[in-house]
Amino acid sequence: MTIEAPRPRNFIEEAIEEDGRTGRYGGRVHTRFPPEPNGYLHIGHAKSICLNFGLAKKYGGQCNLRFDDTNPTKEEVEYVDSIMNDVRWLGFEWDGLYYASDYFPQLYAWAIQLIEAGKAYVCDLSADEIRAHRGTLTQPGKNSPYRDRPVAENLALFARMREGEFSDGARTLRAKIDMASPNLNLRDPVLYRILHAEHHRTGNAWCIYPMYDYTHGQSDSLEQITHSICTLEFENHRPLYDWFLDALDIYHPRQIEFARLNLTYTVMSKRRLLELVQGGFVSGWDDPRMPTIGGLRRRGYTPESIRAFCDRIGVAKFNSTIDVAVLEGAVREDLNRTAPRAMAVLRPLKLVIENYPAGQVEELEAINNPEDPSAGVRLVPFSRELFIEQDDFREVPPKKFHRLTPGAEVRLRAAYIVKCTGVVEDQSTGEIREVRCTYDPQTKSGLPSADRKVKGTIHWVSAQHAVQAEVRLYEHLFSQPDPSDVPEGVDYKATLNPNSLEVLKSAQLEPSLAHSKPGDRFQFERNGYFCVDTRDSLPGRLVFNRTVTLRDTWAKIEKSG
RNA sequence: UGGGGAAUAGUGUAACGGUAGCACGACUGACUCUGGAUCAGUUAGUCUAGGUUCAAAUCCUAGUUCCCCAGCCA
Repeated sequence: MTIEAPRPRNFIEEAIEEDGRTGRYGGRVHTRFPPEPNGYLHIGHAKSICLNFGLAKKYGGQCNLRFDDTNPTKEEVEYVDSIMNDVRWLGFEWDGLYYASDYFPQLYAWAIQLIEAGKAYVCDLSADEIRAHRGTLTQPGKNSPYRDRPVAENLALFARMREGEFSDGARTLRAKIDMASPNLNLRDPVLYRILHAEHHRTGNAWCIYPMYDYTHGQSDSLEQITHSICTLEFENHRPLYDWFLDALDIYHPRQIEFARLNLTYTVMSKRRLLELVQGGFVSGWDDPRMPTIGGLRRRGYTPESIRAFCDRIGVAKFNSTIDVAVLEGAVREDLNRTAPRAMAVLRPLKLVIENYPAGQVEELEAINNPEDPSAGVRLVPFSRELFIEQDDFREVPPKKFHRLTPGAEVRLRAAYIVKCTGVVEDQSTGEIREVRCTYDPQTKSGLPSADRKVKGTIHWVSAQHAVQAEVRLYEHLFSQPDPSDVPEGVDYKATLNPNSLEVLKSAQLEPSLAHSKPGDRFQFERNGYFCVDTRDSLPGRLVFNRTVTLRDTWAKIEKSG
């Protein structure tokens, strides 16, 4: 075992290192990420993925990808494909690729072994009857009348179940443990149920399917997993996980539970995510507002930023909710380093430079990324008529407003200092149609004489060269940190944020952006990070998604003032 | 009501009987041709009550609060 870090970073690493010291698994570390292929991966899964693959990497071990596909009625290959794609996109490659369904024959043989050992029996009770016999949290259950069936009869019946002689739900195979156990999972849990359903991998080879509890530990065992890491709700299942392995007397991995991820302003359960998609509250599983890996990817998040996020939030057993600002901070940090800058005017306002020669065009040099000198420079066309951001002009400026306002000077990014001389208003509506200004030729960016101090710098785009594009601005999907925090009888969907998507149809971009490709990421200076949409953007009809805004000190000042 | 877990700044997460630290946020200030970034600084915490100890977030006792479990889902 290789220990790279001076000390364990969390209780799971502590456990692993303890096992390393005691030689419990011969110094091996082998984890696995075991999704059920019944939905798309989300940021919560990313935490588990980073944990499992990260542990294997840190300790020089291995990590498998295993599909927990024991319920044919819910699982589909489409999900298998998307899950593999998402794991790879996050930057991980599995050592072994397995399916629980690969183990059906072995699981079946083990079931016979348990029957022969008198530790499992075929039960004829219906689902309702089993429930009635189970007892309650405070009262013990009652034994099934079929509990003491002779071994030979159990064997024969189980074989007939497998042969398809019985209808769905007619019988089950159950473990014979303890109907009085305070842990309900130990009250003779069902091992196999009859399901005449086609499985995405095994087709119609089986009509009985093993349950999760009966499958998971043995699958871990077969793969020689050392540490089987799962979420807190499986803590109550650990005694059963251990029971099967002991009863079968096979290699015994260690199950360790940690708290699943919760994020503010969103929901994470598959059920709710599905509801948002099916109810049309979002455009699909990869809607950029969704916390799915696909949604985050389309939104412009980088794998690096998601990994940094998972690293930052830690691993513990406390049921916590992470502020989504941590996720946003992680992507800002990454994109600040890597995203090329560009100028884009989201809500255009015409600015006319009265003393700039009509027809003249200058190609001005602009820095691509101040954080990365190797990113170089590009040329941006400048002319008499520009677009600036509506927010960057105020006829009556509020306090501390550092932008364009009548009589004031402002620097045009990478260009000249201009002075506002007035506005042209629409005669009938009084709306500002354009802002007029003059420029100072001595202040061209780069000239020694350009160093004059001005209050602010704003971005711009030459009107005649601008590329028009659609820009989609996203905000949190829900309007309150905890969408579930609603009065009795009110659905969480009532807290959906009505402004989570704003579409700007006529943003004006600098021409260098014209040939950007789907997935390309940029920082639109002073606005935020944006990426070309991978679904709807077309050459000549570009669509950009806002990944996240820049930190906006002015917005805070304005809000508090 | 039975069982299983968990409680440390606003949010997360360390400290393993010996200085309560880190990240994010918030707030100051510096710097800046992005009100970005960066830099410097400030703020703020051991669930409660007892006990053991020279010394307790840590050990003991009793409470409080929160989460999970009664699928032939995973």
